[in-house]
Amino acid sequence: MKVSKAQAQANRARVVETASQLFRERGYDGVGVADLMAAAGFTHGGFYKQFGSKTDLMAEATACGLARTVEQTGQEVDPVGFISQYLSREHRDARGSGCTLAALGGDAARQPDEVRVLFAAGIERLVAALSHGSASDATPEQLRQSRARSLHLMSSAVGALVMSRACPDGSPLADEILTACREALLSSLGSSLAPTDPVGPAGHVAGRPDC
Amino acid sequence: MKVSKAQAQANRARVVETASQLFRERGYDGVGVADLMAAAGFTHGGFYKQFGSKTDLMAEATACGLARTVEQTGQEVDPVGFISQYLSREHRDARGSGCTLAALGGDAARQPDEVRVLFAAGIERLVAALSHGSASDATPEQLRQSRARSLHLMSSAVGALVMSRACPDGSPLADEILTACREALLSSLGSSLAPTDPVGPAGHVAGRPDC
DNA sequence: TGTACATCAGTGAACGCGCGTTCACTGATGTAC
DNA sequence: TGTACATCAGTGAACGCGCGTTCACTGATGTAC
Repeated sequence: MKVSKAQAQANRARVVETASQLFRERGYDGVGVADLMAAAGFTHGGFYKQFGSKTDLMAEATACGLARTVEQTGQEVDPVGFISQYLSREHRDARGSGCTLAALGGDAARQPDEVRVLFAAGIERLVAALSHGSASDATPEQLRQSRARSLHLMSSAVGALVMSRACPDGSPLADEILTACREALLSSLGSSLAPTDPVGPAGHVAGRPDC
Repeated sequence: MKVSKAQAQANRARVVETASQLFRERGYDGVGVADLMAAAGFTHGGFYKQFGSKTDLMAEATACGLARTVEQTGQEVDPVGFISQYLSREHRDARGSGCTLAALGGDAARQPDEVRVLFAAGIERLVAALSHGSASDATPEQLRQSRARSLHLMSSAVGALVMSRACPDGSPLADEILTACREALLSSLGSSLAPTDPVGPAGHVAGRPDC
């Protein structure tokens, strides 16, 4: 049963989106081609009409997920908002729709350069998004410092999420890691808004069906 | 060909050590039972004489690796030494003998509670090791702050290593992440020893054959 | 201390299963006339 | 505009392969006499 070209393109996009989410939840090795196609509503045989190999899809899904992370981060008006949302329980517990860097960064180290190049590009774009407050009349030294600050902020946030997720579900330590890092980062940002709620309201991590 | 009880026990320990290293290098899913036994110098058939299942070995190897990480961290006299060593290129490039938290923390989130409990315990012991400077006459509030500081320090360090490893080998960004986080953490520790070497000498991450 | 025998760590072939991938087939789409 | 036909997205069975696991076997260890 053939399908219109527009429909085929939409179906392909749905597979990439589904893959991006499932890879974040279960890792690259934890999702098979058949699983993935079934989750997207298809049978597995059609996979190779759309993608050259599972590796190709891994790269495409990673790029898609990183793009979504960058997009969501760019919506945050300031680093304070970013940290509050990023280090919330909601984000930690929503692996499939959350930050690709935190969900797959550890796996990326074992992937071919094809995939790692995408992670490096994603990090660069996140740094840019987090530094967009820096005025264009900043000196080179100010830009260097702003960039270094953004890299450190991202590292802390990614590390806290990874460590919190490595603890058993619902363990006090998992929440304590988020709280400690959140307060430390917020206070280092010079914010006096230290919230009373231990982990925070955080808004929604994923506003859309998600990619 | 049977072997003496002492030899059998030593052989078993060698399998656990080898597994700990290979899992850190390639992830839990990236190492098969046959690979692992061959790397330890055996054939795969004997595996089930020593371990109940691959999952059992995963837990044991994780505990072993975390214990080694805690032990190495405990040897550092202060957080400055810890950071300099942890965020060195040498540590980043030696996955198999480096920190288990950074190498497998991302994978841990997808493992059964049996494994995640071990990670939580490892984090607790690392916090204790990093906070050993805190005097016993500290107030509860001082202890709370010291603990929060250690958690934040660990999160930043783990995140920086994960992000640096996610970039392609030899990319400038990979080194920049280490440098930025190292300098930020050292200066937040109030150290005036900011080193001139961009990434640092770092000593040896793994002094021993390693577990 | 010497001998006969049970034990069991390690070997290597074999198992079933799930994976990534291939392929003959279907039938609606989209094009040529 | 209507008709005949080529295209190709999606189906579902099948493939080879590597995985975790099992098992009959070996032969040095360690024990009972």
